[in-house]
Amino acid sequence: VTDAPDVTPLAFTDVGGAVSALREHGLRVTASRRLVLEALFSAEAPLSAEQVARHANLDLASVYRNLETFERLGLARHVHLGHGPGLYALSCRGEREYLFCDRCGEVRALAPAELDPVRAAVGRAAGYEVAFTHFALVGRCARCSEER
Amino acid sequence: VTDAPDVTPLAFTDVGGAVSALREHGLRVTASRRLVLEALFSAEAPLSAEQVARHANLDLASVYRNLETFERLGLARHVHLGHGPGLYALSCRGEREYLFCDRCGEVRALAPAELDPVRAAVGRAAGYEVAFTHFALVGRCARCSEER
DNA sequence: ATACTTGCAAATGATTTGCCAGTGT
DNA sequence: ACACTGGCAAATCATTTGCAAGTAT
Repeated sequence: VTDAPDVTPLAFTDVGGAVSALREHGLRVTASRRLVLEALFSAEAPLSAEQVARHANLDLASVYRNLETFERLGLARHVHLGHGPGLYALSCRGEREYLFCDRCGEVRALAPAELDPVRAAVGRAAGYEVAFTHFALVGRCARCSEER
Repeated sequence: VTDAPDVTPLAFTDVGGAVSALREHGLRVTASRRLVLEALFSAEAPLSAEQVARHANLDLASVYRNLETFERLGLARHVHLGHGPGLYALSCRGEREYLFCDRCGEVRALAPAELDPVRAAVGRAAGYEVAFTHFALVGRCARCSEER
């Protein structure tokens, strides 16, 4: 109904690896695609399409198209932290699930395994098998929940 | 940074109660506000602003303004199930947190208490105090997770 | 040579804002 | 009366689409 979460995560660690994945899927390796990949690789936090476009001097529409392509291949993913644009990150860096503090704005990335107990708790509570890949977990970080 | 989750939940069970809350805050009781409240009361699932506007024959902008007012007062809340418009519901009906099956589209509403163990698990895993009020928990319902 | 990609412009969907006429209090 | 609201039009933000020109294969 929403996104299709059935993309097999690919193994790659650099632009070269991602480029191979493109080739293997019969897609073309263009300068723009390399630039988008480089922008994502050089960022330590997820980026908006806008940020990628600026960082790489590319047209926003092309960036969106490429990001979508990368998501289809399982090279990238996007999350929503709140309102505002989706944020894109490569799906090759262990960390894939996010916590967002709506008070101080902190974004924390966790390895999926760290939230396994949470997913299990949801299973027990509601019988759902959930993923925290599309929406961040929103609340207060430890520091902010102490105050007031 | 995003929404301010610090609105005290109000006690009300019908349009009259909500109207009193408006009065107590010095806000005016207008036909449109009543209509928006009625639309929300008569719905069993959360509604988009669009649906409220159609159901009540009101201008979409006014509906958004009123829904925002209601949210500020703690009368209503909105959730996002995925992409697409936010969905609004009164915050007076036990059920306040949502699970969304991205395969069959099922929306399940839970009383906050039912997700307490989940919140606790997030606390243990990451030290965050999260709420599932703004984003639904997204995944597969029991039925859909069995298949395939 | 051909099919896939790009940039640019314009369309779309969700939500917000300006403004003035209308109306609760 | 006066400040708060409503409708309408237009603006804004995020994202998508159409299309002709450009390029990877």
